[in-house]
Amino acid sequence: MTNSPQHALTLPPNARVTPQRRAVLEAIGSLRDGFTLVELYDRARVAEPALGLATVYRTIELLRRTGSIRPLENDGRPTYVRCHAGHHHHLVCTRCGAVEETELCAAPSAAELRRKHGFRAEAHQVDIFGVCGLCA
Amino acid sequence: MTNSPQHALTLPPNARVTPQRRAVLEAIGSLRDGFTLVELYDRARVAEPALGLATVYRTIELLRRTGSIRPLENDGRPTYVRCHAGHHHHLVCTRCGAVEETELCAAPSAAELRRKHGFRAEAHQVDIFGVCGLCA
DNA sequence: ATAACTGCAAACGGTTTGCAAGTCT
DNA sequence: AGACTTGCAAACCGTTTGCAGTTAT
Repeated sequence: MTNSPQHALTLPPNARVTPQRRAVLEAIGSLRDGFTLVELYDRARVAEPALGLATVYRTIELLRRTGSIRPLENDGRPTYVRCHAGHHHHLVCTRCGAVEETELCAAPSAAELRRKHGFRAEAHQVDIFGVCGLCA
Repeated sequence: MTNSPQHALTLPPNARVTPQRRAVLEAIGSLRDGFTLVELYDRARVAEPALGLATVYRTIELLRRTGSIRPLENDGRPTYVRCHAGHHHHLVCTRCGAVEETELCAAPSAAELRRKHGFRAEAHQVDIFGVCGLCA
């Protein structure tokens, strides 16, 4: 869906590298940018059949902490998205569920929000829904 | 938190007006812009003590259909937000949970997304997190 | 009159947790 | 050795659903 370089899938500094975690990381590498937990679980079990669901949840949480992935709500289905380095937003296809990243960003400026609303913006999240090139 | 006029809390055309639904609508009117389902439930039960949780869920769903409210994920806590008419986005205070609306919007243009990504944008959602005027 | 609505309680689905056994460093 | 990790199963939590009784129109 995109071929810009991936943000490395990194575990936190002191996390151990186990076969199970390796299987999860490799499974993420082989999935499209947006995936559900069950998709991930099924794929990782190809390499690691005894893998437990709880382990996938625990690994996902580690990856979320390092910023490697981000949870996203796509039409009520909890979904995870690989995050490239740097500021970006997501283009979510409402037909096939594919997620693409875009560096285009034009969120309201912090200064303007401060002036008009007295609001100190710290982060924003822009998710754009529509139909991707392949589905159109 | 904001004093621009509220989008009327309207039920769908053929929905009946019952004491329970009236209690829920009034409770929403008395809550801040962003509220959790339990907050709403507790408030509505002041007027309607026998109110069931399921009824609140069902009423919320009706309001969501008319665009009167919108679900929002604030820090893992499922939250609902009153929606004014017209295009707007939400300023979510990460300290007190208050939600304010802003008409400021500068999401990437559909044309640009089409050109650069072959993506046909249909909708977008911009949520801005930070600290509101009162908390700052 | 009748279709819509309600409360209840059970069912549900996704996520988290406690624990004993096993493993990475 | 010792802290970390795992799989399992149970617990948990928010949400949905089936149903029999009630109510708005």
